[in-house]
Amino acid sequence: MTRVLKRSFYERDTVTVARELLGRTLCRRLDSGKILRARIAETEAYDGFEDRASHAHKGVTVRNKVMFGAPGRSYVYLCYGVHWLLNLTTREVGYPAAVLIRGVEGVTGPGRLTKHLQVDKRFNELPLTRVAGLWVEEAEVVPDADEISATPRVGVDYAGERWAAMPWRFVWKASQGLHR
DNA sequence: TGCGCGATTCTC
DNA sequence: AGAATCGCGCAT
Repeated sequence: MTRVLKRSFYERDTVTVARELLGRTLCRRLDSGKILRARIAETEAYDGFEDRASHAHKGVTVRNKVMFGAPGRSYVYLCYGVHWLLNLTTREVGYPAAVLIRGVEGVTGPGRLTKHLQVDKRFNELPLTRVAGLWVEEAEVVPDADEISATPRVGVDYAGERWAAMPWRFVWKASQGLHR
């Protein structure tokens, strides 16, 4: 039987969680009852107070407060006034961190992904459970280390040399269907 | 109360 | 290369 990743999975080192989410299945139950499932193929870690690429680096705000809260919740925000971006919170309460889901099998791009799964601000701050309609399931097979590539994060040049260069983007190379 | 800007994507 | 499009964050 499928197993839903629980809070303890997320209440760990953010970079580790970002890497280990690859291959796991992102699930969304629509209002119609239909369930969409897609294996996670691309993630990025945003971790702590010092990470200048993270929304949290200047402290708590209305937008980013979810990052400071409980692990295993969704952090959804509007990017460029156009796209909803989905993050999963990590680490203990009080420590700001989250993993951005950048792509799943068949759907590349954080904005395209939320459109496909019909995720928007209604999901902000919800726990990742079946009841909430958005959750992640354990994988039968997870990628081997040599199937994962780590690169700098996308679109964070504003963060300065050190943080922009941090290899916190993870891509599952073996995943098929990373297409537009 | 106002203003500038993005963890993007699509079209030209 | 440029537009779309708007909530947020910070200054005023």
